[in-house]
Amino acid sequence: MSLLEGLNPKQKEAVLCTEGPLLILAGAGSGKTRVLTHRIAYLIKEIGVEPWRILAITFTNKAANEMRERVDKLVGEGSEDIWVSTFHSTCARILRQDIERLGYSRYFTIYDAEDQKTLIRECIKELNYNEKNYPVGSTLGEISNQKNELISPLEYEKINRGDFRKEKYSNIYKLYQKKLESNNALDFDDLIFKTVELFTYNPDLLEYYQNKFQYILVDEYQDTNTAQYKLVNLLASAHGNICVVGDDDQSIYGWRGANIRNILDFEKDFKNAKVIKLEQNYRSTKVILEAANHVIKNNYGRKAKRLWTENEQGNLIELNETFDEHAEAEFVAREIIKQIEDEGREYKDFAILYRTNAQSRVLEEHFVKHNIAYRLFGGIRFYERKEIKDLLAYLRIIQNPCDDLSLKRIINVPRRGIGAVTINKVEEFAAANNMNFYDVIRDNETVSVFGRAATKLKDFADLIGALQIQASIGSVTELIEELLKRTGYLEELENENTEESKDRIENIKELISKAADYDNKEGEEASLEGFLEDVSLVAEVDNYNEGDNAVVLMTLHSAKGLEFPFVFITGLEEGIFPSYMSIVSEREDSIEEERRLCYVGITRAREKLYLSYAKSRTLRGQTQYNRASRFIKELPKELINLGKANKSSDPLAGIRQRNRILNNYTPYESALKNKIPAPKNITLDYKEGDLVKHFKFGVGTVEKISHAGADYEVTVNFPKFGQKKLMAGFANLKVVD
DNA sequence: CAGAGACTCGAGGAG
DNA sequence: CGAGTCTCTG
Repeated sequence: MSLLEGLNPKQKEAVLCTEGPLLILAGAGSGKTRVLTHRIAYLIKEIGVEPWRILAITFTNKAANEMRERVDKLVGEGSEDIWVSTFHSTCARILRQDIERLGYSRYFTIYDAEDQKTLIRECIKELNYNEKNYPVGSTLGEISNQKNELISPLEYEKINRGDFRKEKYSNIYKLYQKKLESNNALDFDDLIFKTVELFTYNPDLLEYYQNKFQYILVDEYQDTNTAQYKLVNLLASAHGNICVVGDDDQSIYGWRGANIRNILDFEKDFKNAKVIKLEQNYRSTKVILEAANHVIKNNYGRKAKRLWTENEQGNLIELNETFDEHAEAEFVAREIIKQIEDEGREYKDFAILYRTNAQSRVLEEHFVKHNIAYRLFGGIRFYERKEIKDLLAYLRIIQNPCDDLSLKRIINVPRRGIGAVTINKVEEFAAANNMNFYDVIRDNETVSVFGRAATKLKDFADLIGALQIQASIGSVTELIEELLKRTGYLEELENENTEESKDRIENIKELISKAADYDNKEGEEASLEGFLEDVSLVAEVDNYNEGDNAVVLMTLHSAKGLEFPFVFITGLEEGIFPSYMSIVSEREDSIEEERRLCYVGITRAREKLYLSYAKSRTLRGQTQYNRASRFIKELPKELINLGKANKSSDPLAGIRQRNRILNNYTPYESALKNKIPAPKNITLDYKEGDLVKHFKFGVGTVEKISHAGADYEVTVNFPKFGQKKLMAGFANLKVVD
């Protein structure tokens, strides 16, 4: 039987166990995609399951596409009927069908993070709250957390009555949701939430999908949040044929609501669940795997497992301490060049991983200097660029005229002499008459209220009207070309004739070519809403192409699921990785999540792993001196080879480095003590006994102030978090009077 | 209404 | 240090 050929016994077992609940604990590099695809093929070819009865859910489009491709090869005809897609696109597809039952139209817009922030800013203003007290970012986080937990605005209000701050959040949440509805828009979290809601209020629909999907597979189960968990449970509860694949050690999305309990408690949730562990790794050398195992064993509450491999021993892990982040980047660049020149390697064999996107800049600089071909992921996504968002806003308003947010974005882009004053007047009028912006300006009678501005507004409404007609008769590509012509958007950029405007024009061309790809791919099925949906739901890494011969630069988070012969993990410093936020976090699990992230990073490497940290690092114009990351100290020294990175600025560095790394295994008394701010004149405006406020811990009493180098160590007692030792230069304590 | 220049303030990861 | 916001002037 060819479908089982080349699988190890555990993998075979996972393919053959088709009925009932199954948890596959798949360690890094243990061939889980292979198991999943063969399992799907086995269901169809051997068990005789109809392809359209299978639902396979992943987190990224890249994973979905890869699975789709491999299944197509194994199954052949009929495989296109299998639903292989991400959580978000699965939900979007279901909602396009039946969301009218929830009072939205099927032409709804999907808002991204930037749109969400704009909308929340509007809400805060409208409620007359101070953005300083309710920062957009944390407000959005609070709302997103509620949605991930399936808590509606009304429930949130009920739960938090009497909590001053949360009552404010509650009002924002309510208004925000109201605005989304009136704009006929959903945010990312709504895609899942609304689908669950749809099923909850419409048992007939739920039953339909329960019957349809007799076999459900979920990838990366450790990253599911409560809403996603609920969705899967609703669909699977009737027949119980649910197969989830995951690795609790790779759970790195707790901050966006992922609940690690979903995988840890699977056996409790589904009675008679079978568990299969895939522990043989086919990816990495023994050294790399050993290092990964050593780091992760410092976490508590894991499912017992230990990865092993038959691969060769391999190179030692190379550890480098550098003077600063420039020396680190320079070292990485030179090492890549050396490997290419001496060992015949290619650019695409290398990946540079870091904790935060801000770290990529210096690396880029040095790569440019050395002419190294690289591909940067993260930072500003293609679809987040200003000119692209502008054009998408046009497309959105054409598709969904209720979308006030998009309309306001482009009503004066390019400039049509419609300013803030006019926009405010129209908005007030619209609110008073319970209308959408576009309704007001497209109607001759209502628009005439606005006197001199009326003509301009009406012209704009007519423009949108004309483009709507174009949308109904032509392809998406033609629509974009027509809109560029009619609005004069491209012309304006051409007249500017700067480096920047040339860049923007290039991006617009790129968008047109993406639209053309979409039109070709979908053929008769192509539609504006389909294109906008695709665009909203692509992730940056989805565009990663193994064939491109370029060094890859990305965050550790983005690297999950990928592998490279050579991996550099940079910025291994206390306060960077693990991050400052995780060190001071009140969440018990947050350092453990950083450690899992480290584990993910290490296990991306096939042949050789480089770790590096800089003694000093300049961030936001301030230089900090951080100690080497605790994760480095968790590695066995016999696996480590000290590198010869540039330490020209300090001739004794070699000796110090050796002493420091090999002998300094003492655990940290307090993580915060590791941070020694740059020498600067610090004056404290508080003294012992004063009340001070910390951004995270709130108000507390200063108990002790002592010198610590150029800084002060301040001991503060916080009612909620207990006693904390903080560095004054870093903690930004404010006096409360 | 639009554009230039001053000013403030921020600590992370992403579909 | 740099993005994003605010203020002032033509």
